[in-house]
Amino acid sequence: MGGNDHHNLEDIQMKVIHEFSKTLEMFGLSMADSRLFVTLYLHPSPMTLDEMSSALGKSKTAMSTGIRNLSDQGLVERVWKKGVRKDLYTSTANLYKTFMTSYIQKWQTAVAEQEKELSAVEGQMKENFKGCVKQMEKDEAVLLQERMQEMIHFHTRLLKALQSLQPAP
Amino acid sequence: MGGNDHHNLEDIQMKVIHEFSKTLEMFGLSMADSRLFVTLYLHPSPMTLDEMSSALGKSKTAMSTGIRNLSDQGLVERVWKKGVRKDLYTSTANLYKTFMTSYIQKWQTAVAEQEKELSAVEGQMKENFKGCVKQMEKDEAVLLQERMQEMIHFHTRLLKALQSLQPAP
DNA sequence: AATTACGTACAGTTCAAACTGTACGTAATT
DNA sequence: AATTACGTACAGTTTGAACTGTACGTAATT
Repeated sequence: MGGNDHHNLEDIQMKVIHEFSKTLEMFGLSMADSRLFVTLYLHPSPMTLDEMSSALGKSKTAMSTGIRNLSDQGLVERVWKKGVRKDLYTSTANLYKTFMTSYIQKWQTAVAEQEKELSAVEGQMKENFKGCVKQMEKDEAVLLQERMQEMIHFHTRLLKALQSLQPAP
Repeated sequence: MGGNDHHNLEDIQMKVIHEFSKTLEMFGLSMADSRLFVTLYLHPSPMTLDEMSSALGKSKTAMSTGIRNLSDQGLVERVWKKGVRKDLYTSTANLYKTFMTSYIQKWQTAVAEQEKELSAVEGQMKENFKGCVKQMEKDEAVLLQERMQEMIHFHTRLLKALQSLQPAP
């Protein structure tokens, strides 16, 4: 058979971490951050930086920055436990909702921003090229304007599509 | 005012290329490939490698590999014109549909693949850990199995969501 | 048949992201 | 108050992607 038989828990966990990370990578996370997330997700209890470090075989510094990334995106939470000095982190509950919401949010913000920029430029164009002298430049300007309307329309449709993806509350 | 006033066509084109490329980057293209695509998209006629090269100020080799990437994803088409020796390329028509279809396709393939992998591993687990000795390992295995079901469910929902995004024909 | 024009394979370079180890500031423990 | 434990800022290193220029194979032109 192929090389994909895994016999102990450790092996299986690693395989699972790797596979699922590939999916999360599609949500814009780096492979490193994805793996960190999945590690937390599969761990029965919140973890310290040192635990993550030895679980993944990377430096504590790497864990620290990784956690910050995940935290910024709301994918990971800090947990308090009485008597424990170290910081503890878990993956947020509700995998699907968390990821979809976070991802869609990111897209919406970015797409809206870019639509704004393009619309602004479109406005400028109208002003600047009203009385264009050379025929050739005029033609080009007309095409550009057409394309820009298409691009803006593209963004509008994107936003609508994103809205429809919003997971139910 | 801010530094965002653009007075000639060249400036505006560059700004538009840059902004729209940021959107396309979210579809998994590199910034370089995005810019190449948008350049084609804004150009009134199909372009040769040399034209792209001078339009973007990059080497012809870079254009060649960029075009291949875009071509692989069905975002760009080769065009024949009588009497012209050089290869000519255009962006495919129907911006929104092209990108959505290509992107969704990519996701579907990847997600389905990873779901398959995870399901396979789940099968293996059931076999290997039926009669698990130590209690601790057993608990871990149970958790892992639970999580894996969640992950697989995650993929299933993703596929459904992707399906709903499919642009109308 | 010889030459020219074209696209791309390949080796080398540049630059940014990921990572490591050390150093430091702060909070807990003694 | 002194010491220890912790998280992170920072500088340096490694790794991979983007890019360049050269070299080569193939097809068109002469």
